Amino acid sequence: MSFVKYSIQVLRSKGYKVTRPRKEVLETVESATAPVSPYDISRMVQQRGKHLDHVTIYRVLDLLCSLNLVHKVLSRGGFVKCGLLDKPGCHRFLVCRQCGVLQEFTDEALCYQESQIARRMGFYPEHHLTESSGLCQRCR
Amino acid sequence: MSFVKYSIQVLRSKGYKVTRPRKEVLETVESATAPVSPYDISRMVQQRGKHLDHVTIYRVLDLLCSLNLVHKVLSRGGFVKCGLLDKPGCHRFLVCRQCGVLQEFTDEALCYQESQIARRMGFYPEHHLTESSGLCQRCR
DNA sequence: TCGGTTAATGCAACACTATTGCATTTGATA
DNA sequence: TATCAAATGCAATAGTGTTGCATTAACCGA
Repeated sequence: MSFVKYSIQVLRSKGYKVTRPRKEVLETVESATAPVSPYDISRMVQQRGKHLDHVTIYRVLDLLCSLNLVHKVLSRGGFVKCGLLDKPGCHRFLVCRQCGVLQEFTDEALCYQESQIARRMGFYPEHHLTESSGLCQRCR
Repeated sequence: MSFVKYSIQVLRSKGYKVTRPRKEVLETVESATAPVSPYDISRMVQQRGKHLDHVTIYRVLDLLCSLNLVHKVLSRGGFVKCGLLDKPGCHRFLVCRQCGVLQEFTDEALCYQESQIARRMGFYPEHHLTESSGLCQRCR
C-alpha cells in the first residue's frame, strides 16, 4: 500500500479527520526524496496552484511525527516520510550532504549495543537519533 | 589542561586571534553542563555584566565548531564543549530530555559497524551524528 | 442527503533564530 | 608604539516557529 493511503488509514483509525491540508502534506512528503522543511512544503503546494497556511503545515507535521508516519531529519531541518512503516523502532538515516537524498535503515544489533553502552554510563535511553552524512553513490 | 586554555592554544596555533569575545564564549560553554544556544550565551554573558553582540557569538561558535572544540547538539539546538579533545573522530551523546545534561562518549566498534552498513548500501559516510535522548541517573 | 457538532484550519500578530554588509575597533607583529 | 589585517559591533533584514481566536469543513447520525 502507498504511503499516503496507509497514512490516511492510520489517521482514521486514531480518530483524526482526513482533511485537504493533511492530504496535501502527505502527498508532498511522499513525492520528496530529500527532507523538506515546512516552508519547502508551502512552496511546493503553491506550485501546484494551491495554498496552505504555514501554521497548518507545522501542526500537520507535528501530528504525523507523533504517529511515526514522518521523521524529522535534524541535520537538514526537514521532514521525510517513514520508509519502514512495517518496522517501527530505531530508524537510522544516511543523508547525502550534496543532493540531500536519504536512505533509511534499521539494525537491531546496533541498537542493542548502543543501549548497553548507555546503561553502563548510568543513562536510560528512550530514543536514538542517528544520521550519517556523506555522499551517495550518484554524487560520488 | 582546562578546556579554555587548550582552546586558546589551538586558536593561536592556527593563526586565529585570541579576543575577548572568543574567551567569553569559551568560558560560558566551559561552565555549562547542558547545551547552550547562541542567545543563551548572550544572556549568560550579560548576567556577568558584560556584553557580546549575537552576530559575534554565531561567528565564534562557527569557528569553534570548525576546530572541533565545540559540538552542536541538534536535538537541543545548542552547543557544548568537546569533552574528548584527546579522542578526535566519531563522538556520541547521551542527552537527558528533562534536565538537558549531556554525556559524551566514543566507541570504535560501533563506528566501524555503522560505516560498514553504510558502505553496503552504496553510501560513503563522512560524519556520524548520534544523539540518544532519555533520562539521566538523577532525573530518573 | 442534509444539518449539527467539534476538530481542524486560516489569519493576524508576534517571538525567536539566523544572516549580510559595512564602518569601527583591537590583537598580534615588528 | 605604530601598523595592518582580522575580528567585532551595529543596523537592517530574512527565515523559522508559536499563540489565540474566529471561521470552516469533515464526520456522524437522522
